[in-house]
Amino acid sequence: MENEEFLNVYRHSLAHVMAKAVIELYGPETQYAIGPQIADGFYYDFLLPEGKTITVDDFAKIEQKMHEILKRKEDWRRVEISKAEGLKLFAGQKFKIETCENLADDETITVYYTGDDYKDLCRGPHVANSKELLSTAFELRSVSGAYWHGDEHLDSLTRVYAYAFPDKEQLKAHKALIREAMERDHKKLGKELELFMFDPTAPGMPFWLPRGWKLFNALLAYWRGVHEKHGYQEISGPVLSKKELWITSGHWAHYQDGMFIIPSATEDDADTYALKPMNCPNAIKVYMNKQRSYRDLPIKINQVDVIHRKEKSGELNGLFRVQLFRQDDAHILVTEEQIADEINDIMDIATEIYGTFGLSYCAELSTRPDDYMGDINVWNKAEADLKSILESKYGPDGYELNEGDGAFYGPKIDLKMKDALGREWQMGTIQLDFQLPLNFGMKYNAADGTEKQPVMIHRAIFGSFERFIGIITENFKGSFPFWLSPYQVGIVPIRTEHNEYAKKVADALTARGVRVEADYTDDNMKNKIKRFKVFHDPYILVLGDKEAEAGTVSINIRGGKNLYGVPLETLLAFCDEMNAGKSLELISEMPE
RNA sequence: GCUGAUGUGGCUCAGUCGGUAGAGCGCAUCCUUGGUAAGGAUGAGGUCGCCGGUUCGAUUCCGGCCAUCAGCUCCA
Repeated sequence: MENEEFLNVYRHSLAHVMAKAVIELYGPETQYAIGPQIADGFYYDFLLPEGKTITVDDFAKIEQKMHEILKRKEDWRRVEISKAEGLKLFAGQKFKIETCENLADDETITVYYTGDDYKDLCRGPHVANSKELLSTAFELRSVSGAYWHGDEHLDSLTRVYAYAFPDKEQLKAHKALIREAMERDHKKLGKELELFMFDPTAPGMPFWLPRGWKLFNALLAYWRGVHEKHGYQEISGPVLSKKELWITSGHWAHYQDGMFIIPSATEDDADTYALKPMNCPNAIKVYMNKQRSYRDLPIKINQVDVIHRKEKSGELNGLFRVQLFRQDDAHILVTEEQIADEINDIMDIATEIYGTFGLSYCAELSTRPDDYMGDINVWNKAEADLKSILESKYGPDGYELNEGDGAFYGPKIDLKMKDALGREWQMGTIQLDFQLPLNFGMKYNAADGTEKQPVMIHRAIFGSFERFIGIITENFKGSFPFWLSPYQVGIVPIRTEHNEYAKKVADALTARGVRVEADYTDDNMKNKIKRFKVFHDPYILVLGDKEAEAGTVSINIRGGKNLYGVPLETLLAFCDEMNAGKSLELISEMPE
């Protein structure tokens, strides 16, 4: 496996070469931290000498230096030393020293030399001589900030990323792949398809344009249908609540930085309000609106109100990370005994919904952290339930386990998906919560006549409508399934004298609940077709003399194929079938 | 918040080594009345992200801010 070897050895070796190049260019005071190989190359983190920076303008210089180093054809030498020797050898290199110090006293350290002057703390393996790297292709990609150990309280380092491949062709192919991914970036498609926009007066708060809002509503209607079937009840509540509520919920103490706060206009601090960053308190208030019996549980409350979360600058990203959004949220109140059944039902909903879109995802379980709250027996039971559900659904190795990564108030399952650039985003989440019911004093009357506290399950399947629409836009490359398309049918009358027939067809479709747009202008036919194609309309009907006479339509199907002389009734049947079946593919054949 | 980059007509971009700007698409008007992704002609449209500084003069140089993008951290 030449490629496998390249990934493990060559990329990592090139990272050392880059570190060596940067040190030669920026001076021996340069502190080098770590430089692993990654999916398409490698990076290295540096703390540059005071006042020095690396910008894109320096890339050529660094690449040139790397090529120069490779041409020296130096030998790479692996040596094993003791921790004490390591501390001496890397004197002045704080990150290497820190790494050494964290090792046990009797541990053997491996060091790789590239030539006589560059050494790095590293397990290897590496190439034996730099000449092995001469045929490879690499290119510096970007520079960014990164924290030592990923901790924002520690040193802020300069991270230099590079692509690296076995040869020029593979590097070129990879860059073409990246360009292709950029083509289906939802931010680009969102603009082209007129789905949404942003304005600097409301950063990170999407404006849904007419076409995008049609799609949004189609998605919402689907979501409502599924939840109706599973016994959910939809509510809506205030987006603005008094500080008092957020103190009770714990948000004031733990989530204040994430909230938009409206200070009191008077001296009275009780008049301080905050926009809701989450829906849970609304659901709790509704639950507590009347007495609840164990016979009522589980109570499943879903809601899609707008929520606002204040993000740190630099964290916003199209629809993936916004400050105003709608979660496809639900809060389920259950008895401890009902947890397993309810989680199973939620997983079924997730399977059904993701299946409708043909999306692949990965599940992660996060378990009890050290600073957990509540009864350990309840935790243990809940975690065991979650594990067995995940195992039966995905197999023992079919999900990821993040030991100790759960919230202090309960364990959770996250469902993640990838965007066009391969970045992972959390979509669905299922969180058990033993804390909020306590904070608010939620109760139900149990069968034995005592009052008991319900367990709350927070869950979302899309995650947020905004993020989910971003993901599916990239997944479908802007060509949404028929049932979801902003407009499902575009109508092109060939000449204005065909407008009358076109209107008849449009009315028939509209009456069947199909979203139709028609171009009745006297522009020429090709232009009209083009305009609808730019919007990726699934079906474009071309209507002229032949169609008007026969009462048929000609369908230009997205993707290129045409169907001529289709009876209007057949078209209506196609539309019904695709809407009802939520088909991913367009019907493109006449029935037998 | 951190590192780097970007911001020029509605859109995609060029350009000015400092003398207030161009193209294509789109739009408007007219001609063309068309059979499946761009018919032709003419025209309108920009205080070159915002605020300061340097300069006789700044869209261009410098600084600050805002927004956006790639990454880090965080997150739905």
